[in-house]
Amino acid sequence: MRGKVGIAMTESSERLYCNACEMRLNSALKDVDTASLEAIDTTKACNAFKKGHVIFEEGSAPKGIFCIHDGKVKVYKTGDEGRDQIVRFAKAGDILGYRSLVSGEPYSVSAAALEDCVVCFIPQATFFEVLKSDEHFPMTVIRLLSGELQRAQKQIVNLAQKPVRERLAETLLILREVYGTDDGDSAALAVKLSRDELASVVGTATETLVRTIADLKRENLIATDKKKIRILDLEGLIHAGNLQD
Amino acid sequence: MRGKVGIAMTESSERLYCNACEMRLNSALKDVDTASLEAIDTTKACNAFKKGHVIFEEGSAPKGIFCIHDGKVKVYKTGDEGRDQIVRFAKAGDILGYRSLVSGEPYSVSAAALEDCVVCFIPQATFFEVLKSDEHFPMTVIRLLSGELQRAQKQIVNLAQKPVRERLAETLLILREVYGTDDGDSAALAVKLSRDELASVVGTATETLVRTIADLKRENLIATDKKKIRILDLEGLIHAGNLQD
DNA sequence: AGCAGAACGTGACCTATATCAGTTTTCCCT
DNA sequence: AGGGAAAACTGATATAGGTCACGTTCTGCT
Repeated sequence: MRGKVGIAMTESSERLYCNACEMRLNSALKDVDTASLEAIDTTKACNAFKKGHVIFEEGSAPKGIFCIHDGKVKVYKTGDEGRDQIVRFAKAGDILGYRSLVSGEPYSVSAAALEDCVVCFIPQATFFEVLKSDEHFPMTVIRLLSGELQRAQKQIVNLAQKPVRERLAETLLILREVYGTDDGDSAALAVKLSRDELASVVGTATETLVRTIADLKRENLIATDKKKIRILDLEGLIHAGNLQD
Repeated sequence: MRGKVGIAMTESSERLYCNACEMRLNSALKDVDTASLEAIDTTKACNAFKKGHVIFEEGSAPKGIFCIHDGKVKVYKTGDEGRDQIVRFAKAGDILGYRSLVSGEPYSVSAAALEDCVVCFIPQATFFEVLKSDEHFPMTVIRLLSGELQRAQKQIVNLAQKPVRERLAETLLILREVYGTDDGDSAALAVKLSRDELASVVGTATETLVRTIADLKRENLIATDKKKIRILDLEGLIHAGNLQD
């Protein structure tokens, strides 16, 4: 909704080869056969996106899938009153936009760069070709969707039943899980989100989010410096999130 | 959580043949090839479940998938304090439990009969066999998951951003969409849910749900008689749900 | 049919969170 | 570096919806 829409693409089409791509090893394209990999390499396009720029937008027609080569991405849905709700975080190796492609409908979510990114675009035709020719790829897609669905359903229960404080604690732990921590400071989350963005993950008003962060700081569970968040007491945060399992 | 757990299976193993099954035509197994259909027929088991009985339960290990032959089923997740959250409604022709099967994890949701049901059980081995041998089945599964994910993400936004009144209005419209209306009374929803169940779809307390239903009745948008709900003013209900699209 | 337990409904109250308004801090941009 | 806009924070207040308590109406049994 906000964000710099429009000329989303930026800079050069750098030449990246999937074969040589270190990212591919822990990605959805890990097990793809050589023929498919070649098909992808010859048809794909790699683009750089500046922080804040929209990669694709809810309501528009999908033309292919996106594979994140580098950088962090938020996937979000815009509600009726224009408020965004972040539904997923993606990182290097993740693929985006395949859900809408397989259903043949307009994107039901948007994606935007949380920091400067390099994202490869694989056209629709190639995607479906690989889906048909590669033995393992359909199952990979099934597993990806399955994982996302499970997480979404858990989030539904959290939103319906847990208070903001618990949802925030869990969100911080998830961010740590997904994006990890800084080199040299294992307490510091590697993502930097605005309070607005954090609020739209947790599903609350920005003011409430700010206050709840202040609470966690007061209890010495976390510390913040600008957008940097450090987890001081992991156990305590797990407890604050009611996550003893 | 409640519900009559335990001896879930009931009555006979009626003999049903997929080939002859009218339900199959609008089901996930519509396009499955004859060989696969035969594999299913020879390995499946059909069971009757009484209203309220649990078909499978969150946390237990999946052994196969379930195909609803007849009846209505709720799929729900139990929160930390034991409150259920309904995440999906299923009906004849729908398959259940495949998500956990493909991820190889325990069920992340439970399923229970909303009315007397007949449900066929297709063992794991057969499911994976069909997934491998049938040309179209993997894509069917991808589409099913994709649809569920899309609905789940929409629900996330609704829970985070919409008030109870709007969520209830939308829920009633969805129930109408999914289960249709009574023969001979096109205003009357064909499902009957308890107030508790309705509350755990909408994601609110039972008392709030009851009051909000009373509001909609007062405005002549709906009428109720016990568990029967009649939609008196479709347009009005769409409006109450903020769903003009 | 009649009874017990469950489901439903309603009132009174409370609290978590939203909203509004204003100040301070941070982030950019030239 | 400095000025303007956006983001972050804080306080005051409003309110949707949760909780508790209770009466009433169903429903399923024996």
